Amino acid sequence: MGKPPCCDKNGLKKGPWTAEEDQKLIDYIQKHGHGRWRTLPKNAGLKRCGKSCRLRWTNYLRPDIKRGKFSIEEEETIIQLHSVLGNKWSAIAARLPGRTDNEIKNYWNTHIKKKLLRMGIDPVTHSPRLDLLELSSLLSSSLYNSSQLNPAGLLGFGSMFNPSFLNFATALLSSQNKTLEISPENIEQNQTGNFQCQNQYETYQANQVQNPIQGYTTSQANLNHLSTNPNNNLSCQMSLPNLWQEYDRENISISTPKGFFPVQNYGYHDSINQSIINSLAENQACFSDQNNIPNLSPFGSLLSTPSSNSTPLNSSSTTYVNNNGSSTEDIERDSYCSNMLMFDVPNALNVNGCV
DNA sequence: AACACCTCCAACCGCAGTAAT
DNA sequence: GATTACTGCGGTTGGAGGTGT
Repeated sequence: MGKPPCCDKNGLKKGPWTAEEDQKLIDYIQKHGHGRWRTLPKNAGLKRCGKSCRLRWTNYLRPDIKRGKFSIEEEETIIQLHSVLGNKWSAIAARLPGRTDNEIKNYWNTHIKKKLLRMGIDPVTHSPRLDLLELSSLLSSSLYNSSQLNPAGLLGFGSMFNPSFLNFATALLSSQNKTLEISPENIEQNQTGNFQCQNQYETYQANQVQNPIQGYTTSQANLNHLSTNPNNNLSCQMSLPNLWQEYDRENISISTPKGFFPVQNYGYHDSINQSIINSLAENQACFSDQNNIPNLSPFGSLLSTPSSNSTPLNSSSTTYVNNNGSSTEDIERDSYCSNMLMFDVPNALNVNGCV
């Protein structure tokens, strides 16, 4: 049970701050520094509770706060960190100089979350929404074999009826089922081998085995380094939620440039991914990596830095996802994100609904 | 012009962790 | 060890402004 709110006392003002109040707070902090928030408002001549003052200072008045829209790089970083840390907004904010946890949280809830949902990605797990894949598979089974219909042209389902896509989806669903068949030996292996890292950050913490990611989170180690350095032990061991693999869509009915396709590892076994890879290979889907080696880096494809991303951030290659009247910038960002995940979900499927 | 609906974000609330007494 | 005070964090809310009809 927490403490009662500090604003219960009568006479304390609530609601939006006035310019005068802001100035009083700034003046006081410039003279005396911040801290001792309980007594600060009284000393500063403010009829506010300390909590309100602290919030106003940390979220708005602090001189090092960056204003304006989030850059694509910042958005990338947020998604990347969120996939590892979850809703640890303060931890995410610590990696984004000038941005507050509140700001990031708001931006996530109002922009990124919706965008991911639009693209068929579960914003909680950062993995493709398998309910949609399953639905597409079900629909395909009833429609694809019909000689009377051209399903790809129906309802805008496009690539979802492509055999390659369906094989991929099947493999993905199959791999999901495999996770239910984990043997105790495999579980034991998980704890000692490559799969000790689970999807959820909490699981890392719960793990009694000394876990490198704990050290990472407390020391604020360089996530980019961890996630992109193939020689890094942690990088190799981490089976993070997303294993984004480049997937050439030449065979897909809609002609698009090379894109990315999400594959979830679920933190269990590489062979699962291998089955997906094999399925893709069997369908003559080639990976666009120069060495034909699928990119299994947790973030390598989805959230790589511009220099390492095979699809330029400012690519104008895709606009087909957007149809909701977004601003020009949103369209550009959607296009960018579409390049990260060229998995177009028809609007006929309510992707905004809950999983 | 007026109204309804939607979006966004600053601010609030409740809880948890920790330091001080 | 128990209680109180303080601070930080994440979830939620309310209202201003924008958009559609």
